[in-house]
Amino acid sequence: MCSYTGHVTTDPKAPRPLGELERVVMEQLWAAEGALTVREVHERLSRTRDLAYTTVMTVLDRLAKKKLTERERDGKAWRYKASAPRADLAVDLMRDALDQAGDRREALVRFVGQVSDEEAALLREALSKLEAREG
Amino acid sequence: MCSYTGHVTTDPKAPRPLGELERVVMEQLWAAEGALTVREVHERLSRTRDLAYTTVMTVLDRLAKKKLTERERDGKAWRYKASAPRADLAVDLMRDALDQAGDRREALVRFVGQVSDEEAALLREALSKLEAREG
DNA sequence: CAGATCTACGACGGAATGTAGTAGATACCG
DNA sequence: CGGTATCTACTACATTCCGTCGTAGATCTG
Repeated sequence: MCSYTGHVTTDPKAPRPLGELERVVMEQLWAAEGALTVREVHERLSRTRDLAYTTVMTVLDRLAKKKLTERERDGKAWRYKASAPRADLAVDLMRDALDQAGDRREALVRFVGQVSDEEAALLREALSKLEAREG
Repeated sequence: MCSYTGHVTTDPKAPRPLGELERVVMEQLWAAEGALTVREVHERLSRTRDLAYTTVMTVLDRLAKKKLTERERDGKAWRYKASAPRADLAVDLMRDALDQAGDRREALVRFVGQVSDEEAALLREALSKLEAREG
């Protein structure tokens, strides 16, 4: 029992959740088959929002700097794709959140406690698979 | 199979994670027995950081505005306490994160997949309790 | 060459955060 | 009683993040 007061100083690099626009942009990428050009993303977003072409470009660029997207040349244009599946992003955030709970057990219990029945079932399922795989 | 592309437009009120200073302040409150005065929090933080008294006051005040702390009078001073257990905050963030995963199943599976053995055990435990209680 | 396309960069405004100073009320000491 | 300490309430300022664009310049294409 060390009396150290914690100070586990959570990861300073905790990935903040995406901004609103960043999120809808990522959603386009996740929903797309392959990598998209700025223009393509812009077009798709135009169905619901009225954004300048450069706005989309800026966002895509910032996302790339944050390593959330990757881009490859296609002629003079760039093609962007999400660098990780949508679920992975979510999981990262979940982990960070969990890491901030002083007491993991407590947090997990509460988490499970407020999850829907269906989600609980999914969790059980996932856990059994895990057990099967890892013994 | 509905082809609805999602657009579940995540809760606009998604509680952003706490800032660095806000977090250490909350940690003091969570670690404390009862409610603390600004001075008390300031003193405790002084062991590791050199902050102005008013800085701590400001943070505590902002946290109160965000409903993360509650305060009650004690003479001319205020006493602050966390309005929710630390684990609850973490769980809220976990939920928000999960809500952003397009596919909950997928996210939960991956989450479980990257959780430590101990955490997996805790999850199983929590799930059985749940099962026992809810049938 | 003129127009359409793209990218690179820089900008601006608003919100959140870290950080602190000042003013004013009050309370306690000698 | 007057000075000093203690608190709160407000205001302020720098940074960083994000939403949003505009402009300049390179390129491609007819």
